[in-house]
Amino acid sequence: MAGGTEEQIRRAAVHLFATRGFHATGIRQLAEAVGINSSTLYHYMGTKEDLLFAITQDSFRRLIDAADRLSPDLNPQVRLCGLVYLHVWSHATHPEETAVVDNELRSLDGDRLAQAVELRDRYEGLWASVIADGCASGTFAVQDPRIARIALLQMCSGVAGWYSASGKTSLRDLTTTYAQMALSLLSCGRDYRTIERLLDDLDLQPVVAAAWPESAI
Amino acid sequence: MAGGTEEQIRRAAVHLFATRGFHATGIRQLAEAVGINSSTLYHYMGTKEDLLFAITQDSFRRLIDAADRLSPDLNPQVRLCGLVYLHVWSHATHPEETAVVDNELRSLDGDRLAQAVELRDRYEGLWASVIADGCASGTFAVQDPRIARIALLQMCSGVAGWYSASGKTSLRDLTTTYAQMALSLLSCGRDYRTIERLLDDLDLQPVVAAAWPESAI
DNA sequence: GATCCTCGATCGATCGATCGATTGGGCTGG
DNA sequence: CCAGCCCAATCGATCGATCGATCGAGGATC
Repeated sequence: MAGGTEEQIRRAAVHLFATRGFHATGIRQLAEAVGINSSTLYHYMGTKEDLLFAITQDSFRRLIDAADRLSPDLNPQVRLCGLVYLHVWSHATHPEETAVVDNELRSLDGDRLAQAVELRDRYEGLWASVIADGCASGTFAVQDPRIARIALLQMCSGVAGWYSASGKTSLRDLTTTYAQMALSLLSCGRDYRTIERLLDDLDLQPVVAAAWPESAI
Repeated sequence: MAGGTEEQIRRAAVHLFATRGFHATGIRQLAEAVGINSSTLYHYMGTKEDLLFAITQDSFRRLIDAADRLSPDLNPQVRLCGLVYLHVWSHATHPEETAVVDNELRSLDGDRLAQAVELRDRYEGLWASVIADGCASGTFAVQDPRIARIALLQMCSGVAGWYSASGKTSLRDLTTTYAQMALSLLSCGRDYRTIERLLDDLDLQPVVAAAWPESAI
């Protein structure tokens, strides 16, 4: 349960960056959260910004790895549900990490910001192609595919800000509800039970377990 | 065009808080943006946090004032389109101000955070009642009204982060597109032209002009 | 002369980061 | 077995820089 010091620092940083913000988090505050001297921090890490960069890179890569595992043979409707599932699942189970990625990218300097943006663009490209495929095949119908993509991603990312696993909504209900809303937004409404079955058949648990191994308890 | 010094400070603060973040914005940086000494700032304002608080309060009040002007006699479908219009319009025309409100509330201390949260809750309550009315009358059909409300607000707020008036999407197209997506998400899909006409008939320009007088050029 | 406005100087506090000193467990050569 | 050594790990002290904020000394305007 304890984990190495390096991992403790990482966890504390994710928590503090997510709740207070990167610039509002002091190096001493971080050290105190871990229970070590602020000097000792630098034995395990580089600069504070190195830490932020590592967090964002890891988070992005895991999400992209998971999304890349979705078979391109599936029809757009199913692929979109898969993307929504993975996005919502990751934001619900790792709310602080994803919040840091979504809100603190601007604290990175030029080079690293560019690297992060490149990963983000790659990820959003997966969404764009699914939506484009669906529009081409007549499964989806939207006024502007680009705006629809932005709206969908924004709405799914919001999960990190409010969802609590201790609430009355289960992770299964959450992901299904968002998948249903996403399809509806694309003028491709489906019955709730239908989507529930669709996601069951997709069976993304292996994908999730591969991309977030520490969550497979 | 110039405006008083106080207003220049306000504008510069909105810009810096939105782009760099509240904690990443220094008092000297703010003064430099205005073209005055950092000491002179304090002749026009209180603390840096006073400034942030004033910005958030003003922004919230204007949005609530506008939303309150929507007649409660209208049916849920029209009222929802009105809420979407005002929300998207304000986020598209005042992206920095709304971004500060959406992202920097956590930088307020206890008392002021509570006041801001109270206003936010009041505003979101307007959305909640419209959605509830629509669900009760059968106009809307969603699995979870609360989640739908959160998703809609999140998706509409995202406009502040990407929309550019110089792009190919007009403000009119933008608001109509979002209203259509919102209705679709609520299983109440309508034709694009229908929503366009609906918003034209609503004619929210007077509402907008009353809540954001400086935009009425 | 009184009021408004501005600025340089400066306050104490805190920032991120580095330094040298110390500790202690583990490895090596004999 | 043990003396000698190494090195990861930790900490107190401190670096220069910057933070938000204050003060009093001047102009400027009426």
